[in-house]
Amino acid sequence: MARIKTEKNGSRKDVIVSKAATLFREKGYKAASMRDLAEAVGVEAASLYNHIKSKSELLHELVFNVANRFVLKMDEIESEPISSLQKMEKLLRFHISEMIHSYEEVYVSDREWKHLSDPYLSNYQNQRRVYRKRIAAIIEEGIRNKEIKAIDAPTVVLIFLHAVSGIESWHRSTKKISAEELEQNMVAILIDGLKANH
Amino acid sequence: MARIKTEKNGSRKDVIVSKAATLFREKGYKAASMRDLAEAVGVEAASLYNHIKSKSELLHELVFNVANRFVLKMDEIESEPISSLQKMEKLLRFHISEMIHSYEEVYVSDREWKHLSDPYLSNYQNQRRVYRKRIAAIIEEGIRNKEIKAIDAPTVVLIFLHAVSGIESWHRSTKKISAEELEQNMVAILIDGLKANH
DNA sequence: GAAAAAAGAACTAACGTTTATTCGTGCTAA
DNA sequence: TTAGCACGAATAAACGTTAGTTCTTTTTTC
Repeated sequence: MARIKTEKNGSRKDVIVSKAATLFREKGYKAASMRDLAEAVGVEAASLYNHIKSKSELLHELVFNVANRFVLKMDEIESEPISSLQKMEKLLRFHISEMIHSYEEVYVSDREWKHLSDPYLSNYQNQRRVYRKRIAAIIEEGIRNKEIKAIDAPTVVLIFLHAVSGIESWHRSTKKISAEELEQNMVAILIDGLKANH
Repeated sequence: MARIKTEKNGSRKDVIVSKAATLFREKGYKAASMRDLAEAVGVEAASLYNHIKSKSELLHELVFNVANRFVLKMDEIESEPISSLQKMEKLLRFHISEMIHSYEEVYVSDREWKHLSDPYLSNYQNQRRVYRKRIAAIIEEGIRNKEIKAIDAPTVVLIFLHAVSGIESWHRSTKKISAEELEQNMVAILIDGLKANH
């Protein structure tokens, strides 16, 4: 009857949520069973329910943790007295950093949110829509200031967000360049692609 | 006992595969049940098995149809006597076009291939790796010719492929720009981001 | 062209698994 | 000693798939 080993200052629930992130990334939310998770945690499936309410709770815990971090950073960046292009670069670097260092959770949030159930689902979809609009607003400001070339802002948002999620491939690849190089390369391509031709 | 209505020159299996693409996109492969599919087709679940061997057959049919189209196009582009940057643009436009016009299948292939079972799984992973290397080779040639700025080729590949898959958001959005505008915008950002600064 | 035979495609019913989750019991750390 | 936690056993629901049968269309035969 071995107990779940916790990190210091971490609850047993945290351990479960963290292992769930890994599992959901590997197999997808639906394909990952509570028995799989139990095995990963080192315990019987039934025991998990001493710490969590349900499988779906695991998912929306993951998803909203991530979402909140992004919204918080957006608040911060918006209020800084820097140019639109600089804001975009800062945001991009944050997304990249999150994708590198909190890979599992961010990836799962991005791919598996469809399996949230209401009211969490519509709540999340709203947050997402608002977040994208805020990015688009920064871009549009940059276009008005002639810093950014005149292109459709929602399209830029779409490219940005999805390009970053490509870091998944970097994680999986065997011959990785360093995280710093990766960030630098992505910034080079994407931010340069935005700049107005003077 | 209403039969499955086929398009002219199409088998009943084709109808099923097509509906499966839509369903797999909406709910994911695992979450989409054969009973869901049967309902979409207008028939009982058991009846599907007069036309297909298994659920997994549907997935690998979809995935390899798409994969073959991409490999074929790559063969074509590679052998053309044009610059590396032009090859990249042509490839990008093809990916965009596929994502716009064969949305369901391409999207499903991209997101759900993990649920393939061996030997299809490893087969597909191989094809994917080779395909990416071929793109990287074009980019590296462009770098040697000073057409493309000196950046890590695999990173470019990753950005390209994932940026294109962002067209998913375009499909879902209510206030869409036209397909032509979308293509033009994506080319503007991505190809411009590649160009060496002269 | 009508009747008979074969093939195709639908149905209902059921199968064995796997799923998430609950319950009651007893171990074990504080 | 008490609260927390892990356990085995059991639950109902959902899953992909098979079996056997019936209806419908196509093909063959006269």
